[in-house]
Amino acid sequence: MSIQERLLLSVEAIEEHYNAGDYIFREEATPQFYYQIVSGEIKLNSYKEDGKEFIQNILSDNACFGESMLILGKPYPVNAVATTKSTVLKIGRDQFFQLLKDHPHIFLDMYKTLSEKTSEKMVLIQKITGKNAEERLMELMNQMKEAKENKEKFSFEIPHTRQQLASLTGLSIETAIRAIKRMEKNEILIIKNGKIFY
DNA sequence: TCATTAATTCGCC
DNA sequence: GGCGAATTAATGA
Repeated sequence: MSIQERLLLSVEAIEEHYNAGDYIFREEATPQFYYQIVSGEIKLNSYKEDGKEFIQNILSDNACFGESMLILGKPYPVNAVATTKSTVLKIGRDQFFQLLKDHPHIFLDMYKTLSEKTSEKMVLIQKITGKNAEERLMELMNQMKEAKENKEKFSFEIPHTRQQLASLTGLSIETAIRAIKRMEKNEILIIKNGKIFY
């Protein structure tokens, strides 16, 4: 879900451009804007005590991010980092609340997607903890595929690097790669010139 | 196309 | 299971 671009522009949305690796906001910062992706890919991450990256979520076109913290008015618990060249629209806090007030359907949509995201995360965390590498990756891929129409086996190309998959499941890269290879052997997925199909 | 950098894989502990 | 080195892929000049 997303707010229509024309609505965002009608309240003086600012268009911003980022390169891969650029921060859009940082952990601990106070939320000031509602952000929506026009194009590109954004990840929400944080770093564990050992310095290992944990990716909370990877978002692409039309997704919004950081909205729950904006509504709450609490500091961000994660960083937002562009992983590719990206274009983002943002509107200020006041404009955002005004939009919600003026357009109840936007409020409902927002509420619904927020609930979906929250529920997804809760389910994933519950399914991932205590499981071995292969099961974790399978749960993650199941969830990503749920959003797709085509449910056929091997029809879904995983749009992430192995590193990203590892950081999304709390595995190390090597463990993720080894697990992925075993999964290929067990015909849970196939690998076609490096790309994973599930 | 070549050079640089990032991602992946492999051998070893 | 993770480190460092070797290989390969992606990116940019």
